[in-house]
Amino acid sequence: MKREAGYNTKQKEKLVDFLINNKDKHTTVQEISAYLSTEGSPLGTATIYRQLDKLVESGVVRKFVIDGKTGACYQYIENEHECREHFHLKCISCGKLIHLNCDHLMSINKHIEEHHGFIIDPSQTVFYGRCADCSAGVSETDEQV
Amino acid sequence: MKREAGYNTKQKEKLVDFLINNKDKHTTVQEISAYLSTEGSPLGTATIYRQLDKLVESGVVRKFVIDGKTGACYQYIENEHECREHFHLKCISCGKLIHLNCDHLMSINKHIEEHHGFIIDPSQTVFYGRCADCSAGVSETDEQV
DNA sequence: TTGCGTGCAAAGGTTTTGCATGGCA
DNA sequence: TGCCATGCAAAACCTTTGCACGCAA
Repeated sequence: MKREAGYNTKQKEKLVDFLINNKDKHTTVQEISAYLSTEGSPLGTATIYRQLDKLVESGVVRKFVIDGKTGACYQYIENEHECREHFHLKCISCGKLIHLNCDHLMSINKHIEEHHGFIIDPSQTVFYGRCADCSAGVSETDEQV
Repeated sequence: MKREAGYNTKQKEKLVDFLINNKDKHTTVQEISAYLSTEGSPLGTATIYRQLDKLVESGVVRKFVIDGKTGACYQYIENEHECREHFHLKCISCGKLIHLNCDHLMSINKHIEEHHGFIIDPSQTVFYGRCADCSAGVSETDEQV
């Protein structure tokens, strides 16, 4: 895996550049599209999706589906090895994505596999909740469920 | 919370019946629609979505967004209180939903809150991976995502 | 009677696909 | 030159919304 697929085109380069420059947060396809347009190197939607698919498949980019109606979110993964081995916390209030490197947490992985026969895929698992900032000040949207 | 909303209609009853009868697995809107049609009590798509929304809001049903292209999955939650206090494991291969009651796991909740200032919402968090059956036998259909 | 629930159809938005053209190797 | 990548537009999908009518309370 991690096949550095196909050709290198200017468009692809621009796309990856953008993703890297925004690796601290996730982006949507329309954000990418909008940015590249104003950048002077517009990229067809179809192409964006196609490239994104490849990047996700090769592990360079991660795809998040928050609620299914906002559209998927993509985020560049700096170190695919690291990110493959830790979990992510996503704040349902501000949308911030937190990379959680923590041995303690990783032990749950082992625990579940050994005690429950279930193999967790950290790359697909995201913990949803509220980050320190949001749980401190705000209370809004307080959904009870 | 848990407002037993509005009127009771035959359609709603049929829908909930179906969900309860399939509480061991998730179902999609089109599965629901297809079933109710063959059942003799077809229900308009719009209505299904509307009812489902209410059920999700009242906590009776849980909504899962697996990959954003298959459509959302819904599943009846038998005991909302219990389900509020434990995590769920969802097999990305067979779709099985596993309720995980485990103190060890619950400790991660505390851990993350204390050490990372992040408050996890178990009712929204689902671990994705492969269940014992699927990780054992199958080598699957090369799905990436 | 009141107003929520339902149906149908249309709209909205995201993602995919087809086909011809252009560019990397 | 061969093949992948790109563009554009159309299609496919899922989900939501508007409006009129029916039914529960």
